[in-house]
Amino acid sequence: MIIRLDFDSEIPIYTQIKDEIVKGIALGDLTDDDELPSVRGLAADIEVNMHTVNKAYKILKDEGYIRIDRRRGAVVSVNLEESTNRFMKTFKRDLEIGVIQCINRGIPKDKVKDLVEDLYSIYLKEDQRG
Amino acid sequence: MIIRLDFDSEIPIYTQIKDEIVKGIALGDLTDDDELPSVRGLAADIEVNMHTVNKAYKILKDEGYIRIDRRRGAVVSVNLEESTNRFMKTFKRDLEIGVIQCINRGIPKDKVKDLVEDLYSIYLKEDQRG
Amino acid sequence: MIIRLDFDSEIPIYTQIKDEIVKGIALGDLTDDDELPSVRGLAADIEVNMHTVNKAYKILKDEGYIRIDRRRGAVVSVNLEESTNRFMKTFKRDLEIGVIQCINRGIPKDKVKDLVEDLYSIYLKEDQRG
Amino acid sequence: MIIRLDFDSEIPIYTQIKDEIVKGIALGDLTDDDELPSVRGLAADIEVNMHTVNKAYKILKDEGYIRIDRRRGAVVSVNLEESTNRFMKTFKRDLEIGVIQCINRGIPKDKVKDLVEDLYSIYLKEDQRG
DNA sequence: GTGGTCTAGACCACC
DNA sequence: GTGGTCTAGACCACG
Repeated sequence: MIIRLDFDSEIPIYTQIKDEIVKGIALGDLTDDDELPSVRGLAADIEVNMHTVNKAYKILKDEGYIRIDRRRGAVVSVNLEESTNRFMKTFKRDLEIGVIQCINRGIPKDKVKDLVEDLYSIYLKEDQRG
Repeated sequence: MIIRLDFDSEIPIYTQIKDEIVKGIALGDLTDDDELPSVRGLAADIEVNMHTVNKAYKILKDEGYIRIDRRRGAVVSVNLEESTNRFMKTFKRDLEIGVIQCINRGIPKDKVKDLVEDLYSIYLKEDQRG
Repeated sequence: MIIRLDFDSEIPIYTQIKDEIVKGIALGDLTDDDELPSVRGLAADIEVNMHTVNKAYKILKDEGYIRIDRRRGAVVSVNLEESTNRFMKTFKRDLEIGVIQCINRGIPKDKVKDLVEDLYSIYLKEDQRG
Repeated sequence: MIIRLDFDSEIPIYTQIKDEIVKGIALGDLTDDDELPSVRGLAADIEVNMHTVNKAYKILKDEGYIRIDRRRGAVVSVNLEESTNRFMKTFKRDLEIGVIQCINRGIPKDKVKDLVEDLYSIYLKEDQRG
């Protein structure tokens, strides 16, 4: 599990950390019951402050990607039902804004659909297809 | 042209203003050579700080949606070629993160494509179709 | 609105801040659309670190007591439906543990009910009774 | 005597162990002069660190639920008078915070009293009623 | 001036 | 060793 960060990005570091772990789960690099590195360990590893990693983990917990086991630390435990409504609302809004700009720029809808297609083929694990 | 704002959103107000105007252009409510309201007027109208409207207009200018006419103020003038590369980069990245989360939540790719389809049918003006 | 803190308590300061504000809302000292003091202002006032107040506000937001208005800061906006299930679960568990200990100590159930009665008469606002 | 633990809970494991034993005493599953399992044995049984069980036993001793017998280990020996004042103080405070939140959520006082009633009927042993 | 982000470093509770 | 809490102080985005 490699976490790539762009310190020059406008995207907060804790968001990038969270996104990388979410990506790892999508790709199957991380599966249920896997232990994440400790907050301090990961912080040292990727050279950010402990609190930054902590914030990423807290969000992952709130969204239902991990749980904090008092003995083992952060453990992957995917349980997304509760947060899916909230997610869909922001996803739809973001997609709307994106598509509107695509339209204004003359980007055809098939181009966008192809992007979606490509992303699904990259990230969808074999055993999830149907 | 109605501008809807959510002051509790995590999205900056100036971004919301910009997005609403971009939406108006997509829908044809605003077309080339239309004058936008004055910075002060709009600010008073939607009850935000003048600087906030100013920032929205500045971004619209930078992205190629409007030009600033000394006498007429902000005038719609769509010229997006220059900013399209930049847009596509962030759009792809945002779409990637969104799709990854959809995958983790078991949302099928056809659902996402349908969302794209719906948005195109809502926002694509007749004369742009082909 | 006075916030009383006990720095020697085992209860985290941010929890105490949160509880005091929740109490203020119950008592009607704070009502919908009231503005809370700024994070920094309150922090200076009660002599704690900004981040500690910030954490209290974040929890109040997550629980549905306040919203963050980009123009006005933290604003009371009570919307508890979403978090009530979660609350009831921990309340029932805490009450269970408390009652069990009362039973072991020979405290009669009417004594506990009287405590509940007293608390309701202290904190329930007139207009909520029925 | 079954001890149920939730390793993902915000409640420390030693507290959970203590609470489960207190519950067993309330239910009459454990009565005066019963021997608790050895620290090592219980720790192995419920898969926690030996120190964690040790801490739970120490608190049970301090609160007057058990005594430590050199030969027999931890032995149930209920003697709660001394700790009841301390208990009542934290119980009242916890109940206060809980009730305040109930009030804010529109939960009627009879609902809370019913919860108390239910808990008493579940946990109060026949021979203690009066 | 507001909240949001990030760092550095400390202490504590828990396991 | 772990995560949780708290402080102090900095910079930035926003309004």
